[in-house]
Amino acid sequence: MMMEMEVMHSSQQDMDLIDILWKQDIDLGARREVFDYNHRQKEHELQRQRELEEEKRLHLLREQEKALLAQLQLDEETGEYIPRPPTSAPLQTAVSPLEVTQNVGFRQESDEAMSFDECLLLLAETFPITESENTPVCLETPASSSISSNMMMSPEQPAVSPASLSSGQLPPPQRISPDFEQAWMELLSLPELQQCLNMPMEDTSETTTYPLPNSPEVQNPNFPFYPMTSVTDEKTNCLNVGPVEFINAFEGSVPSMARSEDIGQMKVEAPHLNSSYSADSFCDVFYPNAMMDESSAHHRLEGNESANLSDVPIKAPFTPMDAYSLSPGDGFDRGKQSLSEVPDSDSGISSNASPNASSPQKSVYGSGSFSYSDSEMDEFDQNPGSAESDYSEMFSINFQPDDLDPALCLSAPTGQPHEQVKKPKQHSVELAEESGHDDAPFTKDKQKRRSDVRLSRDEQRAKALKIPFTVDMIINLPVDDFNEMMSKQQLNEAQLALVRDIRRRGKNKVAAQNCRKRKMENIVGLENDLDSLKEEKDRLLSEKREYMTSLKDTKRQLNSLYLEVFGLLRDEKGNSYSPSDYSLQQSTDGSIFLVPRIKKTYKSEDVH
DNA sequence: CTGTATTGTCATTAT
DNA sequence: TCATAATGACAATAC
Repeated sequence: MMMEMEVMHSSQQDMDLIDILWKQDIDLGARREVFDYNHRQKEHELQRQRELEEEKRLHLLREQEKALLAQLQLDEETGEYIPRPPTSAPLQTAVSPLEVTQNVGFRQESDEAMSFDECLLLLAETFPITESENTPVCLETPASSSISSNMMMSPEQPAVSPASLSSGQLPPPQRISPDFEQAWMELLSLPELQQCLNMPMEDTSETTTYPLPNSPEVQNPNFPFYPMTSVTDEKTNCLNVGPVEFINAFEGSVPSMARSEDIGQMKVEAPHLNSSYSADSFCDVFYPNAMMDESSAHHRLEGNESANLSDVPIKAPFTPMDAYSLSPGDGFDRGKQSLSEVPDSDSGISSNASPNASSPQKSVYGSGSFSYSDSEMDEFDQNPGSAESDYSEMFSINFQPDDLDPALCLSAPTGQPHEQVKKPKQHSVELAEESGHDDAPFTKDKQKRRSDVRLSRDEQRAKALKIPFTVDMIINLPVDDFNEMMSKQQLNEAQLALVRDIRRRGKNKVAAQNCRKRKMENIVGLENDLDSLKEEKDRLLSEKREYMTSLKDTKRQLNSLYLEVFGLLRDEKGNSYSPSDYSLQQSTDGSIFLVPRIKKTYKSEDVH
């Protein structure tokens, strides 16, 4: 493996890059590009090169492994390769029945190196382009026998997380499904793999700081990976963030994979990606205690839309602080939707993260004792243009592979106030975001994410100022309840200001949405009115034409009758009157008179 | 790259 | 007068 490592990585620089990427992968669950495309272009290029090399090498290895295929038994029913009893007994015991996806070309083997290669191959195939950088690092590390086996083990295997295995069936080859995610989780959870991952990073400062989410290290409060400040937040963040993000990362990775045409054979089944399933189940499995934390709670709440959440019981009390992650947007949106909005329209829940969303307006909060919050505000407000950069700052560890800053990771555990508060907050945001798009169709991921992030801004602010209410509560509570709630907590000026702003913004957002909806409805109504009026106009014009025609005919008839009557009149001498000299006029009482015309003056008038 | 649509926010006005 | 709703305007972002 070392040889391969050398081959793989020509320069230390590459090594470093890969290490960073790999670490990020660990954090992100191999879903990096989702967070930042632009910033990682360079890395992607390198990754692609590495990946290509890796692919070639892996294919060669695969060919070699075919020789070992004989050691495996093909189960006709399942289509799985099952290692022959003698060879892989230890592995099986450790993990569960060993199963290898045929198409992937993995087989169960006793040979550690080979199995690990298979693992790498799986990684490479799973994340063809962008994700591949992880594999090189992994290869370099000493092979761990169990890793590959875990990779290949069937999703059903009860060993690690039965709950997450609900789907049960082994996905068709080349298909990505929750099972696959499960396999990933399990794979990453293996101590061997962790060891493998950590091995490349000899620098303890960096290496130690990146334990796998489900690794025992996560339990360690001091675990640098998740910067924690306050003692209260520490636990929740540590526990929750890891798994959820991890899960989210998986979910995110799938869409990306689906997009890549290179992976034509890979098919993603959206239903399987149901957030509730993967996230919750994972949380339950790996962090039963963490469910109470905000991220979990948030996820759960958000997932209500998806319907599966109900399956997962809440195992811990839900405190107001925990509810932070309830993205204001979610609850908010839900409420709004209940009022009148279309479910996905969202309100706010749309997706793309626009960290900067906030307008430059600087609120009162943040000043004075809350310098921290202030800085945070600045962070939000001063980087309006660069959503990416904001995100990177906010999620430098977990979400900004490129920006990964070891120093941050190290410092975080130390408990610097700023770092501590920020990170958790961001985590919650990200979680909210992730959970938000879990249920949504892939097409709406971006939108939803953006909205989530936006909504989370207030959430983050609230958290920064340690406001003990959920944004949802702040916004949607009736005035009386709101005041009561506020009265029960002693908040300082900045906090009060922030709460008011949050409430104002939240309500205004709904109002704006309603206003726009109303406006659109008005436009539609006016258009309809216009159409109906046009029809009315046409109808009236037609009617007018008919009346005019009728009138004309009547006049003609009257003129004929007049002339006929006039022609019958005779004077004393029996001579007829000239119409030009006389006219017939009717008085008001109905009597008719023959009136002589005044020459040339009224002639025309009288006749007609 | 430009234009458009969407969305959140703020300021102002109306209720 | 205060809280809230309504709405015009602006900015950020995605497409």
